[in-house]
Amino acid sequence: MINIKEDKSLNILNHSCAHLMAQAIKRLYPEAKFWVGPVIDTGFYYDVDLGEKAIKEEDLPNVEREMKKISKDGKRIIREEVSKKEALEMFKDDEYKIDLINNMEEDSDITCYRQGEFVDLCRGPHVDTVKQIKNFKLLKVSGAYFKGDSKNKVMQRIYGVCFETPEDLTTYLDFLEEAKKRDHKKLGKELGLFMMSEYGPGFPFFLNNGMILRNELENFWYDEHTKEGYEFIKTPIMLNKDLWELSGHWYNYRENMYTSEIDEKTFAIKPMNCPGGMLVYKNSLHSYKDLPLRVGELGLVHRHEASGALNGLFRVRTFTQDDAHIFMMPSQIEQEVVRLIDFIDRMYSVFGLTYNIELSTRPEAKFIGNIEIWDKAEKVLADACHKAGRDCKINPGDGAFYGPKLDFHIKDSLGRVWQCGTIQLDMNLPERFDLTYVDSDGIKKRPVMLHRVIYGSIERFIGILIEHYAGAFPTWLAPVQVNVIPVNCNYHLEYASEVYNYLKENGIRTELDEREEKLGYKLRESVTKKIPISIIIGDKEKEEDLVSYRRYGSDKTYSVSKTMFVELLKNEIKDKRSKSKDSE
RNA sequence: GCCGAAAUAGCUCAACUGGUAGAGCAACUGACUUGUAAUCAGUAGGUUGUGGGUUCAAGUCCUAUUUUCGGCACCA
Repeated sequence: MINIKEDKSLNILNHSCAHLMAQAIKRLYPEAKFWVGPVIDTGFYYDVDLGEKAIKEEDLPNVEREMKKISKDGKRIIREEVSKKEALEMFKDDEYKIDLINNMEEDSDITCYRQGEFVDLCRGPHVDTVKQIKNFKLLKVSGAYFKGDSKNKVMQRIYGVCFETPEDLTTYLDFLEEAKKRDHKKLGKELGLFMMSEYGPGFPFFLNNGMILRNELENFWYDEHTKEGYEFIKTPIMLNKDLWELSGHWYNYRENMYTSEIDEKTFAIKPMNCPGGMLVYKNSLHSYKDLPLRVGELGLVHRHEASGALNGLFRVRTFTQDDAHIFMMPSQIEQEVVRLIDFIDRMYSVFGLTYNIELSTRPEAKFIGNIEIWDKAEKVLADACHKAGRDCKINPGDGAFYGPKLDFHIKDSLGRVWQCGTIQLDMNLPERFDLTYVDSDGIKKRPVMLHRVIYGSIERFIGILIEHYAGAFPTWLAPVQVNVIPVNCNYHLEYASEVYNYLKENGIRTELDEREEKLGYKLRESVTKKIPISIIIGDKEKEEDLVSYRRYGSDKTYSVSKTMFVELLKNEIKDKRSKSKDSE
């Protein structure tokens, strides 16, 4: 996927296109007033105030037509420098531009760009003439708060995108189409993975196929974590309010927490697993010899997210974090983080996901602890990142109030980026819960704690995988791995059943299609359901004691013995391979 | 929560300015006995998200509400 903001010439072109759009809107809606029209990763937008009127989705073609007209006219785009006073005079009827100008420094050079009758306050640069702005598309309209503050009024935001060639535009629009086809909400329904209900907005129901996928992910997670020396716990969903006061959540996260009253006591459903994890740590005495102590929990949390934030499996109100808390001596942080980065790398590579790491540092205002410790902690994370052979981009001020963190941004098969894994240093909870370990000198000392997730949330990760694989999961994850299709049920059902039972006995998730339909019909359904392997059983297979199979997405057929087929498949599943090895 | 759009059969969708809901797929029944992406025929399936209202008449208009979608804000 392209990033328009980071491509210099595309950036300029898109910004000029935003001006062109504004000019067209001004022609069609003379009362329109404009706020800002920046370039974003996926194109540009412009925030517009149309007073009582509104531009609707169906009006966009009209605006596009006007834009084409202006583009054809081919006016030059002229840069003008004005003083602040002149600028205020020029835009005296436009409270938005006045707001912008007033926020500029007294002696700064203010530039405007003029094209025909339209002039806009802008830093530039722009393309030379509007003629160069040809291959664009307006994509959507939405509301957006003035200055991004939910206390302010809502303006209309109109999104578009522009390219240098018509081919590039088509490619991008095709990409959007492809992304739409992969929508996990659509595929989740079609493939019987999960459902939603009006009775539980934001609370997904997992169906049988979704559960198989989910269990595979969880099993994989447990296996890998066991190898990494983790131990596992399960802490309660609901705990007394007093605990949340102690952890600080009651004050910092109260409005997103579900609560329940019973026996005149308040209980809160956990929005995070850490406080429960703290109690487990405190349950026993810890020696420095036992550190780092790695404690994992697939923890079900509930968070009351704003209704408008909900989005399929990507944003839900209940989800399972693949959480773990690691308790260490301060001297162990770097080594442990390096180890974690390697671990996360191994987990992601199984799915064919690449990623970038970002370091989020101390927030400007709201943070606990002293700055020295923060600086040190940030340095440890950055060093660990480099030691692990990875670059990390700094994300200033984006850390949690209790510590800095490394965020893993994964890239899917369409090049889209998702935030999943995170490693967070916590300088708060060990203090609040008075955690200790006994050091070699017999003195109780404060451990350092790390929170970390790899999938992030299993629900969200499943959503990402659905879109990443377009619903065609690799064999190890596929709800149904093999579909056995007899060519003619009267003659081939017996041998087909034999093959089916043999696969079942070998732990392969298999279906037998014994309906009396034509092969083409049953095969089509196999493909529609995105089953990785379809086995066809007819006279030839029956006589020679073979299975013939083809894979999803290919029309090549291979014939092998039953035993060879099972061997091949078992290895493929064991290795969690995405690509098949059929050629031999 | 805010702005905008939408909700019709299990699924995907249709029904012009209000005139009393229809198709394909799926399901079921029967015929066909099938070799690599849809065999044919028939049957059944709906208080049009929910509650009010306007009207002789509402899927269609008004209103409230729920949910979903696209954004915004949020996501320590």
